[in-house]
Amino acid sequence: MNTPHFSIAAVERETGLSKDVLRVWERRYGFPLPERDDHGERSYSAAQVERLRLIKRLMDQGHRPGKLLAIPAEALAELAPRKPASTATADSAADPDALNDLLTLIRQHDALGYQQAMQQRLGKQGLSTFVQDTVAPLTGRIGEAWEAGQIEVFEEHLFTELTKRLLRQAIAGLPGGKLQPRVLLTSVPEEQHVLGLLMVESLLALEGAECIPLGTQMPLLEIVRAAEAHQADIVALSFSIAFPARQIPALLQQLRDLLPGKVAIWAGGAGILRSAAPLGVQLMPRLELALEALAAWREMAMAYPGSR
Amino acid sequence: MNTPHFSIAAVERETGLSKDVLRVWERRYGFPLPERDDHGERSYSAAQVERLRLIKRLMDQGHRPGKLLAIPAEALAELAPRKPASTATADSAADPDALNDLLTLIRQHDALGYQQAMQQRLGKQGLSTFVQDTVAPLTGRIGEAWEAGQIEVFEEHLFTELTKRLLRQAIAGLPGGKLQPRVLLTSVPEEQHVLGLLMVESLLALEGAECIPLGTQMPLLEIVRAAEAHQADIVALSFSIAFPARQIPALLQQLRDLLPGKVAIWAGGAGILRSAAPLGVQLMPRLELALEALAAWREMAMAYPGSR
DNA sequence: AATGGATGTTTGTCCAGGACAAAACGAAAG
DNA sequence: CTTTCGTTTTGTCCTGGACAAACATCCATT
Repeated sequence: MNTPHFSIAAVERETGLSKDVLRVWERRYGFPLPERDDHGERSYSAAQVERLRLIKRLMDQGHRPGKLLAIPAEALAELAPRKPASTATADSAADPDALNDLLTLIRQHDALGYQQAMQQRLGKQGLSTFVQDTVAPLTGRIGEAWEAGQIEVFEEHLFTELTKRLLRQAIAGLPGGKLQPRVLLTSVPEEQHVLGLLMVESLLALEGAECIPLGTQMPLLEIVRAAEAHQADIVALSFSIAFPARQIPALLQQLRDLLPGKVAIWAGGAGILRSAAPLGVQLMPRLELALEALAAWREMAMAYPGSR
Repeated sequence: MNTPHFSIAAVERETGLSKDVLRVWERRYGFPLPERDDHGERSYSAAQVERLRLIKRLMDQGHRPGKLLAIPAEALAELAPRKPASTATADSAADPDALNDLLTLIRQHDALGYQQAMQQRLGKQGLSTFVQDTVAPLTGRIGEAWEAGQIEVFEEHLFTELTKRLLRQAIAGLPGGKLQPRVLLTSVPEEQHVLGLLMVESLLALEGAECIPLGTQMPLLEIVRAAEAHQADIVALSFSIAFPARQIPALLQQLRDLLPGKVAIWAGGAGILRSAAPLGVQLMPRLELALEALAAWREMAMAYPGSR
């Protein structure tokens, strides 16, 4: 195992920092200052990549790059989160002990134990409560733990994968058919998190909506085609906290322009907290709001049956 | 619905063509030649985006950009695929009629009918045969249909999502536990296709391997950490046909350098057909090869029990 | 007629360094 | 304590040049 080096494209893959950003940081802050290979191209060391990963995580916690890049590598690890407010997931949880137990299973990479514990909770609580009181807060806790550096990326991936399977299995057990309204669930390109969509799908399907799950990363023009082909009443999009918030309003606006007015747009997920909604787009930062919106939609459909 | 315009970042999202490529094409071939907004930045029309999507699809079929960009927009639609060879999926399929029926259900957006038909086949064939004789060839057919322009992106997404659910449900029903070998299943960043991984997982789990599914898009350094944490014997990666083939050898080489030698690396999927394997990496372009490799691994583990 | 190698062309990615608007910040005023 | 208004920070976009790897083409040799 020799000391590996990374091209600028590889660093972009590993850290999620764009090539433009990597170059402009080097110009402005003098870090990272990679070696150059035979062709004069940047060649980053593993240590630099590691430090960049750490910087990226601290930025997601609200730190600013200008400060972080001035701090020597060793001092970085000790920085505390610097968030506007920890959006209060801890207190809203019904039983924090149970969540902690589940979190511990994840940290120990005990896939089997986690699956069994979750399956048991699902049986006890029923799907609706399970989603709202177990999966949603647990996802929040995982996010916090990741920000605090208490959890590895691959641990988070394993959690996501196992939880996805649970929810999909539960959804598969629900009665399908020709129901109303027809909800198209997906996310835009670059947004790969699907857990939120599955949670909404569970709740909506329980309430008798027909859900059309398209997975993640649909180009806007494809969303429009799909909505037409499936005669969707609602397009539901999910934005995770990791999604670049600055792009969201423009994206929603563009989609609103492309879709016929009678198709509603719902946007959810932790990513929309910091964004304003364009006209004709409903934001629902919390799961319950989707249920309220569903009730409201049905009332409206009752009152004006022709409008769809 | 006014005529929408797209920034260069939006076009990158919609088409998958990088900003660099879009700019260099404009410089070299004179297309696309977008308007400029108030700030002098590129602003692409919907028609240009549409033509770019078509060009991208034809490129995936083996056409070369230089030719495509010289062809007027109207003539583009009539181009035929220009492939080295249509890797013969049609003849290997046991019953092409059944596959055509399934394909038709997808084209009609009949999610319910598709699910029922697939569930029925799964019951009739058993998981192993179902994966190899139904899911794998069907996936191939979908890919061909997409290349031929006979299927929309969102239709392919719906197929993927529904099939994922089926396989995951089937896998969940298999006995888990402390088995051998331990196989870590994932894909590298930029590679988001997970169906191939699920197919392999089904087969390996049936044979009594312990599968650790980490979902897609793991940075290389995270794969290394996960392999260590889970004490994996094998790291299995999937590369779809859409993954840029030129990057694959370097990626595998880098991962080989990072991972301890006792951890095997298996790479599968249609994407590896055009690539050479670095030393210490096993390529398996077809599903059966994974089963053969598993048998070989077990034989070796028998012969040299200490090596792990 | 097939194989192999040399030569030329195509094509994606990288580079430097400049510019600018939107966001984040912080200080002053209500 | 909240709002307003300059100032700084920061990501993204720009131009135009360069080059190596991939690909195609052609010729010589078996």
